[in-house]
Order: sequence, then C-alpha cells, then structure tokens
Amino acid sequence: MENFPQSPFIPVQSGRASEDIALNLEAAILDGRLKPGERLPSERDMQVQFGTGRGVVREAIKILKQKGLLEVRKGVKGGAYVRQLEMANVSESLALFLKQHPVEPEKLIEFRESMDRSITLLAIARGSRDEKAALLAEVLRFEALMRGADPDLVAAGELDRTLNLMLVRMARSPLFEWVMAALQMGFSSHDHALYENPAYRERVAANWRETVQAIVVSEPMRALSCIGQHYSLLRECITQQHEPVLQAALALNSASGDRPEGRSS
Amino acid sequence: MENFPQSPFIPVQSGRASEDIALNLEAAILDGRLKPGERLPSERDMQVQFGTGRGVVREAIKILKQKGLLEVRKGVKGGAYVRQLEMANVSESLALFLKQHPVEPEKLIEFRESMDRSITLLAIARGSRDEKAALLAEVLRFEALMRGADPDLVAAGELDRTLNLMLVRMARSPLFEWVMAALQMGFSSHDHALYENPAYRERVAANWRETVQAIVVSEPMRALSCIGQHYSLLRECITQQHEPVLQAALALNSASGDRPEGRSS
DNA sequence: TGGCACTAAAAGGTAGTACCATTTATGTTG
DNA sequence: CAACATAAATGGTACTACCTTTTAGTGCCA
Repeated sequence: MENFPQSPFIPVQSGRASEDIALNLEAAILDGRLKPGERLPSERDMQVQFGTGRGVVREAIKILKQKGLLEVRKGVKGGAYVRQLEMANVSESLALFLKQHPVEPEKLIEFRESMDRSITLLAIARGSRDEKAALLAEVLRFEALMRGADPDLVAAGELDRTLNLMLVRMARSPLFEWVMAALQMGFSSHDHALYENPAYRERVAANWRETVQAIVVSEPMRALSCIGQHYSLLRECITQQHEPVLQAALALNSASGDRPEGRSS
Repeated sequence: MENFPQSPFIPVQSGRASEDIALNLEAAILDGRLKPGERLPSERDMQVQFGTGRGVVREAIKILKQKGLLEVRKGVKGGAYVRQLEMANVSESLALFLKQHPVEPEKLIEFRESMDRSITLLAIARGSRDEKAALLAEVLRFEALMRGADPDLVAAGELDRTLNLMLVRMARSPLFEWVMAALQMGFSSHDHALYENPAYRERVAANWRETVQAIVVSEPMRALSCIGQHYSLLRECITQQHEPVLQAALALNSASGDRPEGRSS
C-alpha cells in the first residue's frame, strides 16, 4: 500500500511554480470557490495575478486539464472552464496502470465474479419492476442476436455491456458501478473471446437469460448459480484459448499453498 | 457508462502540439520503447527532434508527469525519467473524484463488506500458515492496544490498516488489493469514528480477533459471521454519530422501491 | 428588412531568446 | 588528499512577438 504521506510538508522549493498554481486552483475548485461551468481568468490575466510568466500559468492549466478538472477552449469567450470530474478520468488512470501491471485472466475473472454476485443480489433486492422488465427485454434481444448464424460481434459486445450496466444500476450503488466501469476495458477482451467462439455463444446467451429470469422472479440462489455457470464457461473458454500450458495451471489452481506472488510497486 | 470511444479518430487539429507529443511519448512508454528508469532527451533536444518550441515540449512533459509516467529532475544528469506507475496515482485520481461525488456512508460500507467477504474467503484458502500466524500475532497486539485506558488512535488506525493489508495480501489477488488501497481514504474517516468511541473500541477489537481466529483455523462461515458483526457495529456507530435523521433513513433502508437515484456522468 | 461578408477583438497556441537555479563533474589549490 | 571553486548540462522562469480560432459586431447589398 503506497502509504499516502498525507503531504505533511509541502514539497517546498525546487522548480514548482506551476505545480503551486495548479494546487492553488485545484483547492479553489475542490472547496467550491470555483464551481463547475465557471470560467477562470485568461492566461494573461492570471499571469499578472500570480505575478509570474505566462508559460507557468499554461503548465498549471495543462496539469489540471489532464486531471480532468478543467476544459480549455480557444477564441474569445474561450479560456479554462471548471469541469465536473467524470468516472472516465479515473478509468483512464486505472487503464494506464493495468497496462503496466498486467493481471492474470484468472485474477480478473475471480474479482469480477465476486463483484457480480454482490451486484446481482443487490439488483434483485433494489431493482424496480420496470427495470427488471427492461432487463428481460434486453436479454431476450441479446439471445436472439446470438442465435443468428453470423451474429454481429460488435453489437453483441455493446449489448453485453448494456446488460451489465442495467444490472449494476439496479444495484443502486455508485461504487459498484464505478468499479465495474473502471475495469470494463480489462473485461472486454475476454468477453470478446467468449462471443467469438461459436461453441460458447449460445450457451452464454442462454445463461444470461436464465440469470435475468432468476433476477426477475427474485430467486437469488438461482441467479447466483447461473453466475457461477457463466464464469465457469468463461474460464473454460479462456483456458482453451491459451494452450494447454494454462490448462495445467488451472488444474493446479485449487492446490493452494505458500506461493509468494510478485508484488506491485 | 462513459462509453470509452476507443479514440477511433485522433482529435486532429485545434491547438494540441503538446498533447500530440505527450501521446507520442506515452505510446512509446506503454509499448516498451521507453523502459522505466530510462531518460528522455533533454527538453532542448526534443525541441529540435519534434521541430517545435520548448514550451510545447515542457507542457507535454508536465502532462505525463501528472499522469505519473515521468519523473523530472533538474541539473546535469537531470531530465525526464520514465517511471513505473504506482497505485497511488490511481488512488489519487479516485480520491479527487470522490471529493466531487460524495458517497453515502451506507454505500461505502456495503461495498466494503462485499469485498471483505470475498477477500476473507480467499485469504482462508490461500494464506500460508506463516501469514496466518503473523496475522494472529498482529491482531492480538491490536486488541491489547485497544484494551488500554487511553489507546493511541493514530497507532490504532495504523494497525487496522496493516491488518487489512495483510489480509488482502493473503487473498493473492492484486485487484482486490488495489481496489482496497484506492478506497482506503474513503474508509478511514469512518473507521476512525469507530475507534474514537470507547463504547465500540473493545468490541471491534474483539471482533477482529475472532475473525482472524476463524481464518486461522479455516472456518469460513464463522469468519463471515464475524465480518457481518463488524459491519453491523460500524453501521450502528455511524448512524449514532449522524443524529436521528440518518437513523430514520437506515430504518427505511430495507423498504426498497423505484427510487431513481442521481447519476454520475 | 434580412442575410451575408468582412472586420475587429479576445482568447489560447507556438516560437524563440535570454537568463536564473540546481546539480554533477572536474579541476585547482592549500 | 581534501576542501573548495569552477564549468557545463539541464530544468525553471520571464518576456516578447506572432499565429490561429472563435465570437461578436458592423455594415453593405439585395
């Protein structure tokens, strides 16, 4: 755990005027002195307000723009506008991290399965009747699509994501929603594999339908069972893809032990 | 869901030389053409290599520095060095987001409880005997500390985080580890409340010990039961803190319905 | 009067230069 | 040999000039 130092000392000195200004503005935004939609002074104005060169101001703005806190427009009426942060900013950050720290598919799957179970239970308990009906309608469309001879895989992926989204929305938990959104890219590659393979397509679609049906009639145990099946299929498909080497690994998977694993950081 | 556009079109034109260069360098880093620890050319060199002004190069570097991909040092042998991304970067990004999008304590608790259950099951299955012994030793220290008349709350928080860290490490799942780390700051405030209140201190410590004991002897059901107790205590403590208003809200909590909730976006 | 074209002004974007500050290596001197 | 001084590389800052984009006028012409 990176042990956030809470910044007891401000890093002081060094070259940082731009970071300083950035933090300054960031603070102003976070405690509401600058509200979303508001416009900051022009670079040339800030340049004099901060008593500094324009380049420094520009760098500060670039930093906050990168963080997703500012949006910059050119022309008259242009300038830096305060923005609401979007989950996409966090997702992007995480995606970058995951590119440098690849995760074994099995780890991804087991994490997602855990999330999925909780989400499903919440969705059953909290989803409205309308939402459940809509979910069912969507999954039927999905199944129909997958039954076709040569299904549109792009549309399939789209629909699959929509289904997941509807489900997580029904759970009424922004945290689950955000975490799922943030990890989406990590998932999609595997899911794609699942739909590319004709041997799995229909089974997965049917499984989705069964899951949703269980949700609609509020049978949590049956829903969980379906989810187990889903991830069982996914594991099977993934390991088939990745040559026998990984299959052996999977077989050994239950024989746990003291394996110390590579740590991050 | 922000529906990551996969950037099918590069945003083309507009003012972007710096973003361009930044993306350029980022790509080079991500596909390994630039490895962590390596040094980029000096700003003045890149200025000519990219056929642009130095300010643009500096802005690009600032962007990547903000992303956590670069580290910049001054002086001879200074320059921009490629860095391994750390989870702290993602956590920071998420923390920022959470400041703009506060989450109800109950949502945080229910998410954490879900994670905790999975982590515990994994830890029981995968933790080594040594790890379990170490965990037990630590939790005994913790309980001893909490039994004291005037326990050091800072140390307590520290120990609590250590325990959680040890537990999640035993789960052998970087994803769980990262998500817990990323949400740590969100947790800590509530946990602190739990330890500040003398009425809960000892009970929570005892509950921690029971949980660990269940883990050590590999009794998952008992461990889960303990976890339920833990979060039950936490909920009780939080709602007591937040005046009767929230208590009423909690009481209503099980009566679900069609409440459409504020979306993020 | 309505619409279209041109212009002006306000912003951000880029280029370039000069100089400051920091860090490291190297050389010089007691 | 060690302490100190100096030089060189490199990021940090300031300033200035000019380009490009965007918006708002402004005025001409049909």
